[in-house]
Amino acid sequence: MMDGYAQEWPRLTHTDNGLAMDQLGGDLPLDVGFEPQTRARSNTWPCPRPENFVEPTDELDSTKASNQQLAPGDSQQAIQNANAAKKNSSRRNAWGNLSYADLITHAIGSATDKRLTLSQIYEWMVQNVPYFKDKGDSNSSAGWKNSIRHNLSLHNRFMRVQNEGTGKSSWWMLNPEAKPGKSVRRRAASMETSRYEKRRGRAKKRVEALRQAGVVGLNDATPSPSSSVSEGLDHFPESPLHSGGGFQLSPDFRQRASSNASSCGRLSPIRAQDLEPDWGFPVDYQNTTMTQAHAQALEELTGTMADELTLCNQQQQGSYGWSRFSAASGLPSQPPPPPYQPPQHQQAQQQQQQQSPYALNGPASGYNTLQPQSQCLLHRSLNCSCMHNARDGLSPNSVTTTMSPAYPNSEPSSDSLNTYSNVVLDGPADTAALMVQQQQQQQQQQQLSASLEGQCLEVLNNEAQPIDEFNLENFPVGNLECNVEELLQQEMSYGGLLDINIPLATVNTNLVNSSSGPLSISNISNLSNISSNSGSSLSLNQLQAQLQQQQQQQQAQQQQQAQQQQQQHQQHQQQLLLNNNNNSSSSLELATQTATTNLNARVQYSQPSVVTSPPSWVH
DNA sequence: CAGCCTGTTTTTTAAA
DNA sequence: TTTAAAAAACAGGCTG
Repeated sequence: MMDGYAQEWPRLTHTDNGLAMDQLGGDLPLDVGFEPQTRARSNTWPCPRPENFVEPTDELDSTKASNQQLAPGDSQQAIQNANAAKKNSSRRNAWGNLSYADLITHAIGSATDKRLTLSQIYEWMVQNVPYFKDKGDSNSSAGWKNSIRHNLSLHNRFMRVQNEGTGKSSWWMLNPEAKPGKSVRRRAASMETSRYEKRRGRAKKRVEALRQAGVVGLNDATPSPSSSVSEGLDHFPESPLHSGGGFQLSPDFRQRASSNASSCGRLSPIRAQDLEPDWGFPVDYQNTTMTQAHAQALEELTGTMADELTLCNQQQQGSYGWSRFSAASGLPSQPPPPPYQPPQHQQAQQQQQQQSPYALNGPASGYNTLQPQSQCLLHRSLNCSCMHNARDGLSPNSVTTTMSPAYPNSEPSSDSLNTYSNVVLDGPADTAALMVQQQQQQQQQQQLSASLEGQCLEVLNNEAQPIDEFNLENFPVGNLECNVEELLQQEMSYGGLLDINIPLATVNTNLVNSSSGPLSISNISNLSNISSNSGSSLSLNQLQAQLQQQQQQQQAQQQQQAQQQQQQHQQHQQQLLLNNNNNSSSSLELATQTATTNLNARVQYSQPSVVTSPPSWVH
């Protein structure tokens, strides 16, 4: 209830960077002619634009404009922004020209972790948006907080990520696959989804009833908050345990999940072992170097392949982690986000905060941070209190190297799509064959990976089957990525029989050091630690040795292959030079550059690619 | 168990 | 017609 909803225009105050405030406050002078406005409850925003309003000439949406406006840059940029602000002399909302969604975008973008909880978003609003500064109390905040929540749920550009800690609210992150421009609404567009929701709800209730009645067969003797049967099934909608055979939801529709952290939100994609630098710039949906043609080609490609990328990807995924671009949208995706830093850590960070393109209100923002040197494995924070450094048995969900395969119907994992981006983005015409070849290879590898996972599950589900029956001959080790850790955790949780506690340090070490891909052999070997499968340790050791041997062979082959490809490519370049003497040097240079990049993208799959320069608007 | 928080969805309203 | 703000209903989980 918004108390009659008489809204006031905020009286702008001067801040350190002034400009940001001016921008947030819109384009009006700081104090002249800025009388508080009252509006009737029925008078909803946005406000009418004044007569002298000049429509921006570019076609970019408000997000870019917001980013540019909000980024505190050098004085020249500031003047330009100020001029632009004068031109666009409108205040579409009481706090400025930004929509709620834009504000949320900036809030999340300003977090070093690129993720915030709902309460942290609230906090950011109060701290950084003058309009909300005096509206943080429970009485006056209900309305806009409701709108914040509404926007988070509504817009595709935001995605909810399950918080690692139980009882905590979800993380909200920017969806790198969100299409720029259009803000797709997530609504149940068809009756099927509604029916599905109802059936799902009924099924869940029935399961709960059965559980309480002690029905044999569900194996839920030790239910955990995060592994209820119904939710567990939701994690693997393709699982044969689903009797219904898979409901297909609209890709844009997100299930009406239970609201808390124990709900079936997506798992955190943040990788503990990713130690890539914090680029210090946010997602900018428009400032991408990819051309429209590239984006279109990319989208076509991913459209045909996305469905196949459910279980595993090839090596790039493990080594790139969050790659630089989103294949689906052509957007630069986020590097693995560093942790959210609560305000108490601000003191050592204020200087850097002022550099933040998202610092709407000068140093008030507490969500930028230095990259610590000794960090929590999970949160990469010096002061992280989660004790993940010391713990061996970290929850697998919190350190999974890939997104769970559980959400094919929700937003796809960026990883699964990004695999191709490094090749395709720069892909000239002569890379088509390579793309096809890679596609075929990937399909094969996926089949193999799926097969291995299937065998894993089969063995684990059937205690009578000896582990020696793994058909290892068929598996080129270096090409496999099997998230055994999560897989086992999920699978075991169904039965509630096992409590796997895989040492995190071992897992991380193997994931990082495995130069031929993230297949965590030690994960398999760690199965020997599982008490209930104690008899299988010997064969697992043999298995490990065998795998390692194959892995080494694979590495040697790959190196050879890479060298050959490089030689061929150089020859090709020379040929191009000879054949295109009449062409302009610039286009040739471009083609060479792209081809080189293309080649490197294929060859250096085990090394994280480095973006050498941030987008042009980053200062 | 009430109250609060979180999350989803729908409806209303008005500007563009 | 589209878009966004505002409001509200509703549900599930957590906490005192």
